[in-house]
Amino acid sequence: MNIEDVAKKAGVSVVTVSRVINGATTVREKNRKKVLDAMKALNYEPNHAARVLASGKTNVIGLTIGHLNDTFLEGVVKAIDRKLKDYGYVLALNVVPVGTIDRFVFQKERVDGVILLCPTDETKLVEQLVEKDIPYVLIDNQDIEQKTSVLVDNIKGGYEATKHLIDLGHRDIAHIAGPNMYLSSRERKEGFQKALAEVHLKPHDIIHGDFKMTSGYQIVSQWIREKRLPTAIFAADDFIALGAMNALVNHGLKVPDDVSIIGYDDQQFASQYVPQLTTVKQPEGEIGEKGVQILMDKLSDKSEQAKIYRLEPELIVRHSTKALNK
Amino acid sequence: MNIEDVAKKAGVSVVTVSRVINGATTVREKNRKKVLDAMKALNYEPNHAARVLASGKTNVIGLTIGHLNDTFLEGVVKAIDRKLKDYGYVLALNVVPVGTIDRFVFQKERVDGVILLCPTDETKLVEQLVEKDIPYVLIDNQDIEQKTSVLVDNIKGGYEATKHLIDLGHRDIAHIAGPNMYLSSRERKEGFQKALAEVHLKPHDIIHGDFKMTSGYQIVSQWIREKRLPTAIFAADDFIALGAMNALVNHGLKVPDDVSIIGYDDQQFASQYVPQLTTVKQPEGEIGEKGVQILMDKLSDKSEQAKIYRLEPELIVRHSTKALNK
DNA sequence: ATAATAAATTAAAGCGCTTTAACTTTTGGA
DNA sequence: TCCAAAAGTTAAAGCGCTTTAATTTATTAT
Repeated sequence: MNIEDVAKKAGVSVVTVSRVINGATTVREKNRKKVLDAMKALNYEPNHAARVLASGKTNVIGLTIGHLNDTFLEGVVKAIDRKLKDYGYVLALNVVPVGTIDRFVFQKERVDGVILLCPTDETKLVEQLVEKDIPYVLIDNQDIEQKTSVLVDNIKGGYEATKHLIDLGHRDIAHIAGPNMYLSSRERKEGFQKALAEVHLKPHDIIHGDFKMTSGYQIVSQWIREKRLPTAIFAADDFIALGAMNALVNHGLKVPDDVSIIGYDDQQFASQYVPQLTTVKQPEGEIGEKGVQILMDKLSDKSEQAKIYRLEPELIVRHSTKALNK
Repeated sequence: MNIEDVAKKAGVSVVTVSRVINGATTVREKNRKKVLDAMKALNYEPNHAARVLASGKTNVIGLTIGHLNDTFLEGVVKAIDRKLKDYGYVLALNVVPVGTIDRFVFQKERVDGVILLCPTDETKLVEQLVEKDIPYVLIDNQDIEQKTSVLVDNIKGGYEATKHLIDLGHRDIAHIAGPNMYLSSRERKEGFQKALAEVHLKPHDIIHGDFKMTSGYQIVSQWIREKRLPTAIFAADDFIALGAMNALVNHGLKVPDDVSIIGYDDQQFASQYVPQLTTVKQPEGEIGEKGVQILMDKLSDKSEQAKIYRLEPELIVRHSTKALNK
């Protein structure tokens, strides 16, 4: 069953049917209704491949992510999907873990544009997109030069987190950073240092972990062993923070009574663990929406200049931080 | 640039080019090489939409999932992607959270088949697939009648978990179950009951949580408050187990010394939390591969009968369970 | 009422590929 | 060497839609 059958049934030409499918305004209301009725009666759906071939448009946007195991990513993806719907687009997710670039499948006839949601190692993907002349946007990405991307101000996030601890009276504050290869790690650390420098404080320590529970656990355990525990810790993400809390409580220490802890990302468990974790939340909804909006702008005006958008994170104070006992 | 340009450059006909693209065997090696060279020289990629339109095949398989925040799902998705590659297919992920069926986008011209990886509420999706005559496979799904699906034997998982606790000498064992709407919840509970019944033990308690940390925390806290803590707990998933451990340690109790805990799913944190969580691991790789294989069979032989495949979970003993102190 | 303009509709071409059927070349057995 | 069968190649049609340009119908100004 095809567009011709619909035209026949509605008593109009094929082109008129195409017009109403594509929302053209030059169709008499009477005919539009006839077509709509015929489509419904025949349970007709336009052939996607044929439309793409004829029009050169797919109405789908590709989204590449590196993994599927993160509340933050999930929030962004859902926001993108929602926003895309408003624009009449459909989302196609493509999972490309680091090192599996061969699974990157987007071509012009598959997608009209691509959103890259990989915090690292995206260079090859971008190269492919440029070569294929597919419009794209980078989200949360490290390599920001010359590219259109939306970022969250991690410096500010690190700064706010640290400032929160300082405001609570802490003077002996440590940072468990993420891997240096991530821009976000470097920036959060920078924010940490900036906040301390402002009040002429020296960091208790800055150690690099790897965004996993175990590094938080090990580092804190070592501090305990060496009897040089800080009074407050800013962890580069919630997983590290969870590991840190786990270590403290296993050594008979209390959070936040003995040590205050603050994380980053507001993972799902952050609000469910006891004590609930104070953290820095990235505006997932805004990130996704802004990404879509930028891409849509690019699609409608190819001359659009490359731009960087920075969004602001938000400090969420819960129960893992408290004023220093003097 | 199109297939004709390639043909011209290679000095053969368009059809010959098409033949080598599609791996036909009836092309002289000399010509095949000429075509391949021309394709490379022109940096040519066949137009996907045109191929789909002409052949009626997409070489893409759709995968619908409900959320993106789960180690188990991630494992299955990756396995599917890998296996699909062997068959020359490409994966398109479609996120359809419960209640957003309007985001379900698969049509015949987009995918050759669909894998449904939603543990619940899939009826409407299946209806659509049947109506559109798109081959599909259900994974880990509750409504198993008449459908082709791959399931993991949750009864056995529940049984093994409970048996492990019994073997360790525990007699006072509780179960924190998942919501009854999930088949997996019901089956894990059934396995729990079966293991106890076998040795003529009565469950200490069976309470329904909701697959979240908080329910584990609350239920265990209540048991403590009521001074009727079991010596061992089988939690229907790792999140519940984590909440339970969190509650115990916050009340000054030790895992596994005071209470043994076993979870389900082997989430990422299970091996990172201290104590490391004893759990039941589902064979993510096998699940994904079996799902793909079944779908491929369906694609090559439409007459294929509907079948249910059951895979076996695996008990992973770590440090959150130990022999009962007499 | 009529010409000029605007609105709505149509016929026909074409998007880039695969497939069928017809044709040509190669191979091997007598 | 010749002929039949096998192997390889080609021309032409068509997949289902959109788009352009041409045509018809409706609307407005005179």
